[in-house]
Amino acid sequence: MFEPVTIKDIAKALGLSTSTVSRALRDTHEISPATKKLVIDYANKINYKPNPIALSLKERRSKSIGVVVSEVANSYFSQAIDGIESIAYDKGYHVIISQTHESFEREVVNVNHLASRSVDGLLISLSSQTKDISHLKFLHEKGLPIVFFDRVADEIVTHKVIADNEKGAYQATSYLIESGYKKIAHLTSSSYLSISIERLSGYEKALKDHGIETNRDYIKYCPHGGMLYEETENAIKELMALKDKPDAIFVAGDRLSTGCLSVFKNLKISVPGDMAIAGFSNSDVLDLFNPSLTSVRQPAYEIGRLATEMLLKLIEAKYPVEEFEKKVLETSLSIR
Amino acid sequence: MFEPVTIKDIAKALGLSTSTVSRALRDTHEISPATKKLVIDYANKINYKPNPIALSLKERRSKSIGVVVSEVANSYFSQAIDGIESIAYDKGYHVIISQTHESFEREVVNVNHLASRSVDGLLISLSSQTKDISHLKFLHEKGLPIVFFDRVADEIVTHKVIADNEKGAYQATSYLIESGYKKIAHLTSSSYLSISIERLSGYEKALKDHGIETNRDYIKYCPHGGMLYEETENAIKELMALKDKPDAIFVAGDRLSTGCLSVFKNLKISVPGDMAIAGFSNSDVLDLFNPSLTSVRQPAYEIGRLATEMLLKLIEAKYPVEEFEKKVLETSLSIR
DNA sequence: TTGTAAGCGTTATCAT
DNA sequence: ATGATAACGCTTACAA
Repeated sequence: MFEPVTIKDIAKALGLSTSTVSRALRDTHEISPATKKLVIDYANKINYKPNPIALSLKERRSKSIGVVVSEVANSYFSQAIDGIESIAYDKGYHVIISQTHESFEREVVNVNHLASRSVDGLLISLSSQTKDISHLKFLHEKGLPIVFFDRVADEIVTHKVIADNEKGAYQATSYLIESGYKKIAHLTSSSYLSISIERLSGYEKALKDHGIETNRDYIKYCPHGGMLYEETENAIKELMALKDKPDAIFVAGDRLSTGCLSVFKNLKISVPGDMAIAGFSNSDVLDLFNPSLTSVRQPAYEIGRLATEMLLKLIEAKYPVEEFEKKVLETSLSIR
Repeated sequence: MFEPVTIKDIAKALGLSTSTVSRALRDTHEISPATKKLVIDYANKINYKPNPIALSLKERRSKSIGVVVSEVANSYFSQAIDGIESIAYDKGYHVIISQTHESFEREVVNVNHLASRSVDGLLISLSSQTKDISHLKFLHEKGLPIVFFDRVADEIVTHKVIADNEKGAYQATSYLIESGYKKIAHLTSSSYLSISIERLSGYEKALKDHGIETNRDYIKYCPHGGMLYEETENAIKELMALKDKPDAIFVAGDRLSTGCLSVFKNLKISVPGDMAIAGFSNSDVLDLFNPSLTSVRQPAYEIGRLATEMLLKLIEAKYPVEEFEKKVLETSLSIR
């Protein structure tokens, strides 16, 4: 049904060779203005469009980048993707999206699928279940440009873009403390995720700086990062069942924050009142109403843009890159 | 840096021809079990992966679909993309995302970019500024499989998947009326969008069925669909400036609903109280708190899945498809 | 200035 | 059962 116009068609129609046509189209100086015009005009007339796949095969690049995130339907990631797309669009790259749904297996499959030579580079935020990153290491060593954002792997030496998670966590926790709460729990996702570690560290630092001792019982992990309602509910039930019940909670993730509010609602725990909450969240709607949650907002759009700029720089680098950056962007605390 | 393994490498290493290797790998029956095993084992050993680009060139298909939406960072679309990805992933298709930001020019560029033979099919929700669809018509006539979702073009005969916008609008408007409001305004996006027309129709029908006359002054358009704060604000200011001020408002879009709430907040118009609101919105956070908005929720994930299934059916159809469907999925009203 | 031919990685056709 | 060759659409030495 599709009968695409090729260079060959133009050549035949104009009685020229394909190479002449090719050169004329790309405006080489070693071609007579006459034929050049002839070719270009005819090409426009029949609406010739070069076949990007043939080009890719020849030039061994696809002009597309792969993006691996846990969930698209998550305000943080959708904002980041918006940023990624904005840069990619300007530079003529396609953005291929894939989701891990926080599953390690799925991450491996997606990464390999993208990498089998169909993308020029990879932008990835690790799944919450990922601790082994040999699938990425392998590809990275083979030369696939990779840039991490959000959830990074220190083991792989490349560009990384993250928010200042430690500082954001510090501010949120401090805010709770300074609002009069003293028994502050911490709800976080998987323990090996870089963001969890950074946020935990900020939380602990804030406690320490305010002379509060860390209580191990107050720290609860939800390895599925809020994807499983049960998991979040159990964590919260455990907290509420403690003899020395916390009076506030610092939540370390977007999904987890809404999950947490949702659990509180179902358990009829009033917020604030029974329990104050501060947590990471990038929902614009939440920011608009913010009935109960003090939120740490990440510059997701900017993170996406920056990561993409770095990736394209790696992809288009003529020589092997030696210096890698880890960019840390500021978060902001949204208080009501 | 990347030095990919090819069939040629295997052939050379094993002293076979490329055709034999190719056949052995794809398990043709006309090949000796011995060489078959030899080839497959060696291929696994050196981790051979077929080059999808070479395959695409040969088979004239890329195993990827293009998705065109106005904004990724929008709960409706991100949920739809989640659904799209879920089906595409299962069928081994890549999903290439592009955004129009409600701009017609950008839609044309994106569509053409995707279509120049690099995607096997297109999933599109029109931009709010699109009234001329010749760019799509052209490609569709050339044979590119296209499936519309959400914002469709009746002019093009193909599969379409939408929510029951008219019914959703009818229910929301009726809900306002039955809650005691009588002067119900309607805030909508661009007048030529299919969803606008359908929702307006539901709104008018509800008024009529409840014996209320339609007031032209009560219908306000925001062609940018809530993307421009000013535009939304002006529309609302105009409504508030009417001698016979409305007491409720039915909002026809996701972005517009939050935009509207945001304007009310800034103008210190209390909701409900000064003004009741019901509107289309797919934000899960909004659904969680829903402080003031009664929302019409669309089955975005399902719409995405269904549209993708239909598109893949078109793509993989052996014979030209004659019968096209327009699937209409139910919305649900979320009341607080 | 233009044409010829080889090559990107794969598969299909036609030998052998 | 296996190999040689052409082809998919394009670019680029190398010739002319």
